[in-house]
Amino acid sequence: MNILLVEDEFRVADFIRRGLSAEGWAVDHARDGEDALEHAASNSYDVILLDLMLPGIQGQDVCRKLRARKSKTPILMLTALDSPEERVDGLKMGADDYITKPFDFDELIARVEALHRRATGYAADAGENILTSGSLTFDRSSLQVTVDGTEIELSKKERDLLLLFLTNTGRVLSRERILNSVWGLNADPLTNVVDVYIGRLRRKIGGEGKRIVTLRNVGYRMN
Amino acid sequence: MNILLVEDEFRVADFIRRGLSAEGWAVDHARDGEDALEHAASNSYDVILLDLMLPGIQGQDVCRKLRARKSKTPILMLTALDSPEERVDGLKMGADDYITKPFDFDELIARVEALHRRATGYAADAGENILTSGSLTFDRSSLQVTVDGTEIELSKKERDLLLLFLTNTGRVLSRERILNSVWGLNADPLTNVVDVYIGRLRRKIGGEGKRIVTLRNVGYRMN
DNA sequence: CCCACATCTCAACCGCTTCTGAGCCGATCA
DNA sequence: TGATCGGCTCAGAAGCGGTTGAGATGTGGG
Repeated sequence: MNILLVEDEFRVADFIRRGLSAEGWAVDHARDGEDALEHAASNSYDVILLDLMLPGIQGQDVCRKLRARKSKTPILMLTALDSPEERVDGLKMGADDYITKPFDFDELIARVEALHRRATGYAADAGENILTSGSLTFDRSSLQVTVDGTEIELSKKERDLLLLFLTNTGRVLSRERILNSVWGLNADPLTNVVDVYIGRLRRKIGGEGKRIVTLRNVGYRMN
Repeated sequence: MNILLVEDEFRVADFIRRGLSAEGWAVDHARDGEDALEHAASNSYDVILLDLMLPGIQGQDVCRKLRARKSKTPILMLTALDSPEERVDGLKMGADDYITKPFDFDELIARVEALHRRATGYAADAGENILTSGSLTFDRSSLQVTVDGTEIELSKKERDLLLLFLTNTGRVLSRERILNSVWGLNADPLTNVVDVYIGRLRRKIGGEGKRIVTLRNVGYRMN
């Protein structure tokens, strides 16, 4: 979860840095193109967030040089110019995605994480190591799950599913989201595995199915 | 919240349709380019989700023709080809954003909503996540509704309807407007579903029907 | 090679949601 | 006062969506 932020305007940089670090990212900050290239050379980042308008070396050049060095780190471009030509140029230089200023912070986070996910293919969250919901506990490091104090056995998929719910308690999750998160991006969209596994999980965690509620035509929610 | 989905593969289309509708979108589906152009000509959508690989007219052409007609509807391209050239072409043709298949469903939703927000210029999600009106509360993330502190059960349509009223409190909503927003653009205009569902909703949220007032020959209003 | 377990598909079942159509009631107006 | 129009409600039909069990397939250990 390391990110390199390349941005010359101090205020903007600080704003982004705070937001990212609140989301659990370790942020390195580079003020200009040269600085950025040095950082990138000596460290390994998960994502690079690159402003196009920079003093000295231009953002596009940074991008091209990184790619010339065979760096595969995903690059998200920040640009103030909302013309198709700018976007097109950036993508040609090897950026993976772009976002225009002024941007919605949620969107920025979403794109950063999407890039990271796409690159690593797996979503690791830095946070609490023991999740609970009512009388249910889930230890992320040992992967042990207990209900009312007694341990229960779950298969991998069942665990993944439970984990997804526990990190989204109170929120409604559509089947599509669940399928994407647990079974991956190219799962057969017509399958009903989700339903089947919800059933199995409910049986194992008890609570007469009240722990995970069905919202007809929408999805499921854990309380 | 109307969206036009242009996708030839039935399975994929169905998958996306379900997911979007779980998020509260009314989805119209077009199977090919011509179909898409017809739909777009006769209806007004908030967003168009356009697959590039289509039988007959190519996705890029659909895009270009829409723009030639001065349509300003935001277009999100769906492409299976992850090459920069493809993306670049799409953007040149006037698309506003792209996403590559296979895609992460969360990301799709995030982009659709980002486009919608950018186009309407108003932050639907950025603000409060809990809507209230008198002693009634509606939690947008858990979809729980309470009246005087006690939770009530609503079906999906009832919820969609309530949400529409809550985001338009004090404003008069015509039957046509309601039908379009909740039941989608090609709902039978002669139906009386709206009346029926207003009735059901009134019964469930209590208040002797004073919460939603009828304006004869005009429509309804929530206070 | 065999067995146990995990995963996934399929089909049957059940109930709820949704929608229709008809009849009712109250407003409005002649 | 009676006719008409708009809105409301009820009951019922249709079918979709969710659940479940049985079985096929895959996988890893002994």
